Amino acid sequence: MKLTSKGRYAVMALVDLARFDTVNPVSLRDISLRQGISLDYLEQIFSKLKKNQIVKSTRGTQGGYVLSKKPDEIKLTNIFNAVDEKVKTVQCKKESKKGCNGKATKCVTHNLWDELETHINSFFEKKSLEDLLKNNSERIN
Amino acid sequence: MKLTSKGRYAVMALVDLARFDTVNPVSLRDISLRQGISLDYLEQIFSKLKKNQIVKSTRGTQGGYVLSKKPDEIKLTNIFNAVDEKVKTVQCKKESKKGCNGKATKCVTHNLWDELETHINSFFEKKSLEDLLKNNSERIN
DNA sequence: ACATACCTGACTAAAATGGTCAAGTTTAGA
DNA sequence: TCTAAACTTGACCATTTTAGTCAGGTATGT
Repeated sequence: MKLTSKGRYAVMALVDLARFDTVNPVSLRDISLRQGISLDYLEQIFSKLKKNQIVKSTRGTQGGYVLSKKPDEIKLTNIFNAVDEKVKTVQCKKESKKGCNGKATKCVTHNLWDELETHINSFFEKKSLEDLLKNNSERIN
Repeated sequence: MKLTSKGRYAVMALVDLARFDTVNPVSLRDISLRQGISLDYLEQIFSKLKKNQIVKSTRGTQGGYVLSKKPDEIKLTNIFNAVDEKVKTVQCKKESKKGCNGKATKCVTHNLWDELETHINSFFEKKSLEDLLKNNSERIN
């Protein structure tokens, strides 16, 4: 299972973006400075966020990024999927048409991971950017 | 967050163990053959399971491992903790007594990860080995 | 005594992570 | 029109983690 800082950075950056300015584009340089995330790394992340229609970009001077939906329409699942943070548990080695590990049946843990995945995903599907904004409205960074 | 095959192997091996013989010790060699897990790797895993009082060992010929508790008393949390599969989300860099990333306040995602961690742990705390045994009673491996 | 099975620790190849670096293209504004 | 700010793309890389292997033990039932 993966759930690393790329996903965390993505969330941090989007919260920053949403809070800082809802109308004018916000530059990655500003986000980089405020959140302490490498600019180059942010660019990779936002490239993916853009492909997944989570943000829109404006080029040129005074350019930057804006959310492409309202914060309550952006679920955390969307964000994690966008940056390839697949909430996927370890897979059994799939051997052709057989079960796990080349055996005839599914391995004993197969259903377990499926269940867990569903469980975690449901958590992320309920949470939106909006929720995080409310939760942190008193903070500066 | 970590949740990799070491934890999965531990669960597979324990289910195998529990189902195969509840009285006599089961050798790692047998588990290794039945589950297709490297013997050397199993030994590492069982060493940790033993330290955490999840299994008991008997040495010598006809030796092996037995569960040290009843299957319904062994929760998945116990297993994952034992093999160092800490269900821990990515941490913010902790700077001395300050907040995350050297700032004065907690970062916006801080609470989120805490919440997620609790959510996942509660899933694993509810699930016991017994549950897995029941779920897979019709299977062979 | 000897085979079986547990026990321990060092080691390692491959993959993932968390970035950096370089070389653009686009566009607002002077 | 020129230029700097800002987005865009893709290659590259050091470090860490993962998923083991290998080599040597030690203990014990028969």
